[in-house]
Amino acid sequence: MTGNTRGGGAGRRLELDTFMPYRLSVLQQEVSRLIATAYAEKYGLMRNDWRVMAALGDDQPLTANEVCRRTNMDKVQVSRAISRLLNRTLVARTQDTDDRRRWILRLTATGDEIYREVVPAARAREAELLTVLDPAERRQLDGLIDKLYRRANRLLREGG
Amino acid sequence: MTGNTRGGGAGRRLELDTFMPYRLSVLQQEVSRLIATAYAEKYGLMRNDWRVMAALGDDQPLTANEVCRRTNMDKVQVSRAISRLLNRTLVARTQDTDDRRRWILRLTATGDEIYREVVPAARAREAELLTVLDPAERRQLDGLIDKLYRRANRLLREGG
DNA sequence: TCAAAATAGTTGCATATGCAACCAATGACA
DNA sequence: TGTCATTGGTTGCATATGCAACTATTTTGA
Repeated sequence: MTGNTRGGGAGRRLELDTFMPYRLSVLQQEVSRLIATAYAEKYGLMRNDWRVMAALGDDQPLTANEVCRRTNMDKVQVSRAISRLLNRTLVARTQDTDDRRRWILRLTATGDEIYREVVPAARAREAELLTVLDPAERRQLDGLIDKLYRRANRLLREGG
Repeated sequence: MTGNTRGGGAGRRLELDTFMPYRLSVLQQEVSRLIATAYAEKYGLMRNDWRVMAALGDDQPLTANEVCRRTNMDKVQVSRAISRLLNRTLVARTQDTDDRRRWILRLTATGDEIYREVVPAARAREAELLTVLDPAERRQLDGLIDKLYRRANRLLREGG
């Protein structure tokens, strides 16, 4: 994938290779595949499962709702990931006595073990990826991601 | 989503917000949703359908295989998108007489009409998105996407 | 204090997806 | 020329997904 996004805006053709959202999507897919090598085959986790585990590993315990907020997943995705993780006893839950709609989620010992094995592997993939960027470029990347995310978010909320 | 990816690499926690692949994925999802407003509701297209149409609109005719290469989709995705598009007669195909495994794909008149309506809408969304970046930042973005894509691709090929 | 609105989480359904197996046609080459 | 490998494309199956509807509980407020 090589192209650029300059000159976009008006043409009658889309020219996928110069269409930023397309480029971003292709990049994301590739990066996501790379990271998946840290958890998918070896532990039979899907991305959403891993995300929920990551949220819990970062800060336990959490309710499903808090997991939603921290992972940017919606509640159906989270509910289903949790049910897969409960089946495999990687996560356990107890009902919140203060508000019985809520469930308090924690990694089990096994879940935590997997979390601790996957984190360094995932970070290692990230590090290998980022070796092509110098420190200034990494800062640029962070800044661009933030700016674009906020903008996209804003446009979506305005639009409907 | 605000955070950064500096300082990553070694910690025992993943800290999703500082994990570049996660940040990228969240951004991509949001951007993708934004662009989808240009084709999804109004024309009942899914992303893969739209991608195939975009490839054809950019350069007709193509075989399914060529669509794969240009869109970075795999052949199953393309095959299914095409079958949806054939059902709706947005795309037509004729068998290649030189190699009867191949099908020559073209947008129909209706398909082309939709393509011509969606392209400016999609480009307009992109433009609104990119208003938060100055020209230098846009160039940076292009460069970073290319670098990271090539790197991820390389690591994936090496790894497995 | 009770009905209506809001919130946490789950589920049904129709549809999409990934993977491997598959079919048909072509190409390679002994 | 006949067999084997390759390529273009499709399909079956099990599973994942999006959406809207749903249950159960808590909150609001007249």
